[in-house]
Amino acid sequence: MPYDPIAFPAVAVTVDLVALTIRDGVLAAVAIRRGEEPFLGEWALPGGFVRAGEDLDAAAGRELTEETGLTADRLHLEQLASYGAPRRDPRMRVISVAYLGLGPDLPLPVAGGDASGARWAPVDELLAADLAFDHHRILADGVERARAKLEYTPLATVFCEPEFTVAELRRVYEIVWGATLDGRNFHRKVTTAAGFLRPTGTTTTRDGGRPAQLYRRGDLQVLYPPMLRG
Amino acid sequence: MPYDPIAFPAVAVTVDLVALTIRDGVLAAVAIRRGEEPFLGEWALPGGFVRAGEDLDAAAGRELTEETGLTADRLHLEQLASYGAPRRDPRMRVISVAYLGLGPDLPLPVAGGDASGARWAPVDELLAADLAFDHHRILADGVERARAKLEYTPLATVFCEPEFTVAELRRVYEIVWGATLDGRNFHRKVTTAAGFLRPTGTTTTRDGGRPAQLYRRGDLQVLYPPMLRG
DNA sequence: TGAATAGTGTCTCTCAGACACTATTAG
DNA sequence: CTAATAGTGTCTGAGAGACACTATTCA
Repeated sequence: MPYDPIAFPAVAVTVDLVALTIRDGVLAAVAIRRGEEPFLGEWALPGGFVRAGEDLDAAAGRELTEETGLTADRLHLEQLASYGAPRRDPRMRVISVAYLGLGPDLPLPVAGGDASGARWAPVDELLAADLAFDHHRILADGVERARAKLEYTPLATVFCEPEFTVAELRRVYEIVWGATLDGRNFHRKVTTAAGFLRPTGTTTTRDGGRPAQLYRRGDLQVLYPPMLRG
Repeated sequence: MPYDPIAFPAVAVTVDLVALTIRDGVLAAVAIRRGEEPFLGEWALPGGFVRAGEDLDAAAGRELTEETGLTADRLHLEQLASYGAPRRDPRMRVISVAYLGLGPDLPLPVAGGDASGARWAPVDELLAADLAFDHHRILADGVERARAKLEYTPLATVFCEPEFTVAELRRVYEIVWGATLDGRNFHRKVTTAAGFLRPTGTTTTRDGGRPAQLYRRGDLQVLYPPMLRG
C-alpha cells in the first residue's frame, strides 16, 4: 500500500559526501572525526540531515560548502547511490543518499559543530583503515565512480586550476588511476578530441622545461572514444 | 548535526521500480493505474514503502516479485537513483529510491491491493504520456541506464530465454536501442568475446532458415571493448 | 653546454563497419 | 528449385600503444 501518509515507519534521511580533491600528489577525501557516539573518535564521511523542504541535491551542495567552502562553479557534484541497510546506524533507521563531489585543492576545512576534527585524508589511507558506519563502502564506491568517469568525461579538469597544461591534466589521471600514462599519446588524445580543451594562446614554464600551452576546459560533455586506464 | 535521533524531519522512504521486459517486440515497463488520490486514475510505476528492518534491495526485490512474479535467478535488479524533490508527493515528504529491474517476458501482472490495474506498457507509449509524480523522469532515467548497460555488459541476455540464438540476442539490442545492427558483425562480436556466450552444442530452427546454434549466458561480467549503439 | 619538459611523426595491431559470399534448413 | 536465416571471409579506416625524434626553456 504505497504512499499511505499515516502508517509509514520512522526513518531519517541524510546525505553523506565523498568529497575528493588532489592534494600533495594524492587523491584525498574529506574525513570528519566523530565527536559523539556511536563511533566516537573514529573517522567518517561528512554528512547531515536533509532539511524539511530541501532538495537532495541542495542538501549535498550545502554540506559540501559547509565542509570545504567550495563554490558551485568550481566543482562537480553528482548523486552516487543510496545506502539503507537496516542496522547501518545503530540508533535508528537511517537512509543515506551519498553524493560524489570533485573539486580543486582547498584550504583544510576547519573543525566545527559536532565534528571534533576534519581533514583532507589520502583515500588509500582511509580505505586501509576503518571508517564509521558503512562509510568505507560508500567511499570505495565514490572513488570507483570517479575513476570510471575520468574515462569518458572531461571531469579530470575540475581537479585543475582554471588554466592548466596538458601535463598537469595528465598528472590528475595518473594520480586518480594510480597508473602512469604515456605523455606523448596522452597529449595527442586530449588535444585532438574536439571540444575537450580550449587553448588560451598563452604558455607557462611553471612545470619547468619547454614552455607548455595553457588550456581551459572546453564544451565537451562526453569523451568518445574514451580515455583508457593503463 | 548529523544523526540526531530525535530532531529529524518526518520523511517517508519508498522504492519505485522501473521493471523492463521485451514484449511483442517492444521494450515494455510495468505500469500501475493509481486507485487513489493523488493522481487517481493515472499511470504510475509500481512501488511502496520500505518496511521496518528491510534492506533497500530487499524491498525492491519484494515489490518486483509482487508485481511480476519474477524469481531472482531470472532477472537483474540494481539501484537506479534516489528522487527527493520536496513536493514530489503532495501529501508529505517522500524520498524514493528507484530500482531498475530487467527480466524475460512474463504473464501480465494481475491487479490487486491499491492499484486498480497493472500492465506491461510499451515504454515509448508511457514516455509520450504523463505519469504520476515524477515517474516520467524516473522511467526515462531507467531506460537510459538499461540502454547504456547493454553496451558494456552481457545484460541483454536476461531478456532472453535461458537458451537463445545469436539472432534472438541481436533483436534484444535492436529493440532496446531502437536501431538496426548488422547481423554478421554482431555475430562476430558476440561469439569472439571470450566468456560472453557458452555454446550448448544444440541447434534450433525456431527462427526459420538455417539452424542456429543455441547459447547460454557465459561468465563474462564486463564486455570490453563494448558493443556500440548504431 | 646539458637536463628537463613539450610536442610531433611513424609504425603496428586491434577492431568496427561494410559487405561479398557460402551453408543449411523449410516448403 | 526459391526464400529465409546462419555464419565466414575480406577489405578499409579509426585509433591505441610503443617509441624515435625534434623543440624550447633554465641553469
